[in-house]
Amino acid sequence: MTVLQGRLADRDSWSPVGRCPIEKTMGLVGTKSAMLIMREAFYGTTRFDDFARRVGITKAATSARLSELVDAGLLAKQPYQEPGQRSRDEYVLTEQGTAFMPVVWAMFEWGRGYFEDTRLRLSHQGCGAEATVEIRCADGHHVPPEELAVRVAGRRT
Amino acid sequence: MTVLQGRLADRDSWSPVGRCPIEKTMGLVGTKSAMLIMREAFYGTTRFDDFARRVGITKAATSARLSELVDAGLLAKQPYQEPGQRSRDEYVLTEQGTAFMPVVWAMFEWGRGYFEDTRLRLSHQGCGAEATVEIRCADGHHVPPEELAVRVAGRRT
DNA sequence: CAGGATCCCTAAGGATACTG
DNA sequence: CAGTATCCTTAGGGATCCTG
Repeated sequence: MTVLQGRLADRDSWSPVGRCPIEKTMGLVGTKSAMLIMREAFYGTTRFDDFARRVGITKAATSARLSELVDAGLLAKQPYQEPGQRSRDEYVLTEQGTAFMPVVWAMFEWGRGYFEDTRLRLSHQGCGAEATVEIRCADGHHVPPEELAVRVAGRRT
Repeated sequence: MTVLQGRLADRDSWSPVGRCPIEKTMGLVGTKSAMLIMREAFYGTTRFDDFARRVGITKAATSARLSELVDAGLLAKQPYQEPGQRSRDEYVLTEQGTAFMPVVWAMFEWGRGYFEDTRLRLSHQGCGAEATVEIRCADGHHVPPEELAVRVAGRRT
């Protein structure tokens, strides 16, 4: 138990800093379909119908989710044109969207272990070694859960 | 774009390996309240009413979510007894639950940047340095998004 | 303190049909 | 291909009241 954990545990809500970033993040992209669309976008999917089919949701849901993700700035809508066709839009990851991927891969990794799915692995392309999601500090140490603290600006905690 | 990303992009659904771990994970703990309860459990909250109050949900929702998390094995229900009181239950993180924390902190980190919340920081207690969630390979390299690949067992990809 | 019961509202999302 | 529109079901979750 870290010092801060002890302090944070003594409170009525997450009041010290207003609403917690986790809560806000879940409010923005906290649905299964949004998470899977982000996965697809990372895999290189850009077309509306491909998202719908590969994620396994209806077009209505696809439309709603893509719009939300574009509005939130995780995806960008870009026009493209195939010869002889009218102009259409495709959806690509933005910088904010790419920054979101650790969330997706953390879920992937946990689910892989939890559901004992041994067929899948994250790997570092090129070097070929297995990759995992982990918490590290600026000094380069791996940070196990019991050594992780949350600091509120200014305070010592 | 990695090799696997290219290959995975050419498919109808996530068929090569059945349902994806991300999807299964979201099915299990993909609600805002479940995520916040996990945060609270990490902070050291163990009592029913504390969860309800600090997460900001009703007791009915608290009851439902805690039961699901216990059934899923992320939390364990343990009896405790205060002098002069009847026996009650408290909820503590299991190993599976602790393993889930990278998901929670990845959301925390992304939300912190996205919502520009500068008051909060993850830190490595003791060494005091800032901590972040990142993807690294077994050879010790930091793995940027463009170098990350997903491998399906046996296949080269 | 730790819930369960009941009622109600909203969002996610499936099914189906229709458009440019 | 890229959507929009309509209808319907289910789950999350608030409010309120009650119990051991």
